[in-house]
Amino acid sequence: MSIRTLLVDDHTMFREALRMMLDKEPEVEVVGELGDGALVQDAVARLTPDVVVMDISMPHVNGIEATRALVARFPGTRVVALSAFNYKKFVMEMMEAGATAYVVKSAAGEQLVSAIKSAAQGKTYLCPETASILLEASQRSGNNAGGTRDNKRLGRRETEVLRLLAEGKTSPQIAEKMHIAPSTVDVHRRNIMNKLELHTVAELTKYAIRLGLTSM
Amino acid sequence: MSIRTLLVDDHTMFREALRMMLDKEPEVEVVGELGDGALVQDAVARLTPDVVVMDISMPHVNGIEATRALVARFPGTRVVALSAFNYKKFVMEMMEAGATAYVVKSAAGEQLVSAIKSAAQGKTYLCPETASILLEASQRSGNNAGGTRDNKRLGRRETEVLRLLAEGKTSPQIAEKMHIAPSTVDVHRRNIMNKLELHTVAELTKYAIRLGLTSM
DNA sequence: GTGGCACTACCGAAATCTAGGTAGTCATTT
DNA sequence: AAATGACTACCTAGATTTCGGTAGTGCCAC
Repeated sequence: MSIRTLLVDDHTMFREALRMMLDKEPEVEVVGELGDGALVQDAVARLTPDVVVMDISMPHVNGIEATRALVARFPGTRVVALSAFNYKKFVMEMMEAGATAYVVKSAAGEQLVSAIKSAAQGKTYLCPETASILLEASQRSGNNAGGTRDNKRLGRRETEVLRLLAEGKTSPQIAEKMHIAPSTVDVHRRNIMNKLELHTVAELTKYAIRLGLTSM
Repeated sequence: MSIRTLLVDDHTMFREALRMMLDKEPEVEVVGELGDGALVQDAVARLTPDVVVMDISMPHVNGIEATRALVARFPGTRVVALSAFNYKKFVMEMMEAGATAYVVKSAAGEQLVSAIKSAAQGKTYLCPETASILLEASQRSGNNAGGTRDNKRLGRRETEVLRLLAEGKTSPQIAEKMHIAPSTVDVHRRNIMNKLELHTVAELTKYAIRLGLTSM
């Protein structure tokens, strides 16, 4: 029996091409496509897929939050995270959110098929590139065995500040837009930097982009 | 007779999936794939494609520079620009560099096929999303008919400063790394901002990312 | 109902950034 | 030979950012 699969990615061309690739796999049946994380819940309720292939970077609702909400409501549905970025932080966050597999887009298409098959059986799967990143990272941190990441989630207002920051706004501009004091914006900035362990606007901008918070 | 096509994109999975999609088109024949802009010249000399489908964001050599060099050496080869981003600046630079068509990845796969066919005949093609961005932009600028963009290219050192900036380095750190005075770094920063008409680190970071200057 | 957490806000200090100026060297182009 | 442009470097000045502290409010959970 074939694995019912739902594709979620905001790049239509990629999604369509991926579907054609997966259609050649007899064990995989693509039951639907989505271009936005906000609609995943409804689609899963309607289509009852076994596996959801989820891009991380998406407008409106990013793949991490979409996965967290999805797994909470449909624990039997497995999520394969698909990302352009091979970053430890993303892998950690996505797996913590409830994903079963992680594959980067620079990997071969075959990797995705393997990931879908593994995930359908509830088995964790990491593509080789991702596995080696995690290995390197854990070797570097060395002594820091066990829980490495604080990985605190950002609050609602913090997320908004981060988004505006990545849009190129200054603190005063953000304060005006959010109707709060500039000093408050600065506190948010500081808390964001501490939580994410990123200390420059450039790095925060990249983080926001990877998450799809800003459209570039 | 089919259109000999070369695919250049650093996301292997996307490239493979795209190839399967294009293989279904009888008029298109994919004669090769590349994951890096640096190797395009050799590949074109060897494979003599009619059309090169080129991603803009790539490591090592970005799509704009690769296109410029390619068209200068092989004027008969048409380039279809394929980008995740629907930005006026990118469209302008890519067309100025010698591309014949521009398609965004969020468009339908069909758009790419149309673009390849048009480009093979030397006809310019813009996907609807891109066309409407250009239209909006020209309507907004209005009176500024003719040449809108200064669009000065960045120098060698300026590009390096931009790259390090997007990596999250501060001016003193950049100065040390480049073995120049911090004041010089500041001049470079200022010139970059003036040339690109971008005035915050966040925007510069995005620009650098779109160009593939930094790997995120 | 107390503790934790997000959100709000202000003070202060040091570092950095943005923006303006001038100016010399070097290579390429005209 | 002169001009252009890239690269180098310093000066000033004001704005912004980073990082430290304190502190009140409201909400949710234990």
